[in-house]
Amino acid sequence: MTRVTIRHVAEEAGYSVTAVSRYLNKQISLPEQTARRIDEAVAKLDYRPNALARRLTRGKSETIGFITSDIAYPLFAAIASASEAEAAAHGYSLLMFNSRNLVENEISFLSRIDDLQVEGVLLMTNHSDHGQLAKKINQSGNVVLIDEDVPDADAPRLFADNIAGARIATEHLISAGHRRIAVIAGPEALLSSIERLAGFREAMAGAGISVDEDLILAGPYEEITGETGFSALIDRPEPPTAVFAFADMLAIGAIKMARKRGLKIPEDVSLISFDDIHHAEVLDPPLTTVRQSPEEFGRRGVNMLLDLIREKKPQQAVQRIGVELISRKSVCPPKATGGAGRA
Amino acid sequence: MTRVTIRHVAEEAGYSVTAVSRYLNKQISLPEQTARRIDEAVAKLDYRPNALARRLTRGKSETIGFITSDIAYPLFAAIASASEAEAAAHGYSLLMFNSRNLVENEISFLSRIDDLQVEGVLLMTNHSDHGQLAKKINQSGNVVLIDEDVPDADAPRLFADNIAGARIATEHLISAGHRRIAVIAGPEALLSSIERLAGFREAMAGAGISVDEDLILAGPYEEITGETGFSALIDRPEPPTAVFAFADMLAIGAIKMARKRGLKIPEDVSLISFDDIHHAEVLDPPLTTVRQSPEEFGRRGVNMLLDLIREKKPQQAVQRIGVELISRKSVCPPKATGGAGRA
DNA sequence: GAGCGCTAGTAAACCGGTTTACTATGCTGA
DNA sequence: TCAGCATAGTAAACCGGTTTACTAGCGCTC
Repeated sequence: MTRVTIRHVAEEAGYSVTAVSRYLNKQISLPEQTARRIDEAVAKLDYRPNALARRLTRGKSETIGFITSDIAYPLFAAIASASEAEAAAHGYSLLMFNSRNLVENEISFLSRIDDLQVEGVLLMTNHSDHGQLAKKINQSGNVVLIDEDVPDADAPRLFADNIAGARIATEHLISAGHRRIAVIAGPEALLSSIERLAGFREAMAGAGISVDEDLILAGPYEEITGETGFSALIDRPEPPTAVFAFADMLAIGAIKMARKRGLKIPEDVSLISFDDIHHAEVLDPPLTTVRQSPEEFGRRGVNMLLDLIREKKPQQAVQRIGVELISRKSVCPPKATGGAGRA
Repeated sequence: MTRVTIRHVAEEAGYSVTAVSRYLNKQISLPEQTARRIDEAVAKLDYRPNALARRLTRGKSETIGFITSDIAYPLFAAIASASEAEAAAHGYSLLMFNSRNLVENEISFLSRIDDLQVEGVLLMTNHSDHGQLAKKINQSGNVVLIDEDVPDADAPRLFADNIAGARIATEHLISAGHRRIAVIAGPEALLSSIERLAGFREAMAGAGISVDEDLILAGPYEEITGETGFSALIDRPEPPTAVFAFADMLAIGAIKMARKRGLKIPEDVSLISFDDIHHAEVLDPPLTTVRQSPEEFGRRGVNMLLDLIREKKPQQAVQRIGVELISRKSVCPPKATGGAGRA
């Protein structure tokens, strides 16, 4: 059974290929009888245009790429879901790619813009760049940066309002009575980490509390960073009464370590973080965290990319997504003794 | 800046398009000098073959489709991640599609096999089919069914060993001393639900315990089913001492409801489930659950599909993935009183 | 009765590759 | 000396659509 092509349809209907093509693409209006004959031929032969051929002639793949370090990470999965929905609403498909957090993988995937496999890419990087990634983005074009920045890249950006989010989180801890507040940050060169740290400092300064630099730790956005970071903080001569983790993944690591060391959250140490991944609510304890909406990341990100693809018009360079404190049970006033005991 | 095509390369190198194409595809071996001239032309012009054109001539898109109800669901996100990795290792990309659990969406996505957008599809359906989906699968071909069945579909299948898994889970509860064991099942017509129920009954029968049919509830695999189901069970005149939820999502709903009703898990009611999604460990309580490996689903599923695409050889019809009990803290012996109190 | 515009189409080029079938040349062994 | 066979390529068809540019025929107007 060989494939049915537009030529078969044309023959069956008794018209030219051109007529069939243009009619099916609604670029021509034909008398009723002709239209019916074509429709009938299409139905009879069960004709489906070859998407590959159409893409070639149109020069468009109607596909956008979606790069994360790993889609299994809950925040990214949620953004992917929202992005796919929005893309589908515009007739686009989403091609998924996991970079395993390696620049070379990101760069190699971006080449799919060059060979027209995808019309553009939503890029969520998760590490710092030494210029190669930015260079590749600039030469390929049609990239929207989501969640994290790539310095020097000439691309529209969509970030959370990290400064405000961190400020709110910090103020929440302060208003619960905390003064010795520790931070488990993400990678030092990453925008989210830099901005959240700035928000943290702002809030501390605003409350007239001096920041103890020894209580600021940083590392990759992985559970293990939360585990080791939390452990190190607790082992300090003067441990913090509260910890601000810059991502739920870090908070989860902290929770695991607290459990291992026999510490109770929030009774012994309060914990607040950033993201509000699905299930943050059913963790032990239910996590107080700053929500950044994955739906909005997906929806707005896709629209920014589609604008870029279609109109080539310069976008507003940076857009921000609002954040919101979700208060649950991982924060309470500090113990009277003023610090967590050692386990 | 117009695109560089193979014709430009041919001209620059001073050879025919045929020579360049065949050389670049390693279908011909050329003298060193010729090869160098072509390589230099490619490098000089920064030539990248148009993927769309290559796909058209080859008739292959080197893309496979991945359909779930929603990739934001942790198990699916994990399978997607593993699938993408395996597909990439074979030079394939993954096109993501969320069906929102609607047959018509699944069917419409499957048409992308017909128009050659994708070479095949990994389908994780999550509802029963009244024949239309099976029909579509049979006419499109190149579909591998993962996790759930579509009866009458002529496709290779990859399922968890649901019966064994449910048996292990049930035996675990029984050996902890439970006799009144309730079930919160998935949709009644779904394979996973049917088989897990069978495994449950097997284990109960094996221990000589009669099953109280009133303690078996069913509903969609969503948190809300877990919530309402758990609530209904607790309100029984003789409530169960343990609940077996057929998915972690259901267990999470149960946990939420238990919390709402002031019941402690496992002290008041033990809870066991199926999946072992990421973070099951940091839930409150850490969930005892039957693990079905998402990595294996992804890896084996992709390979089954690739075999199907490439060799058209009949696959072994059904393959099973091993399961494993992950014992954490949501199960303990029943209270001496013999049942959960009402809240 | 020439010119214009509209309807209902069509032929052929094109998108950018791949592939089939073929040629010209030189070398080897009988 | 010449058949036979590599070697080193090439022209042209093809994949299956889309698009450009064009025509034939008709009615209307001036």
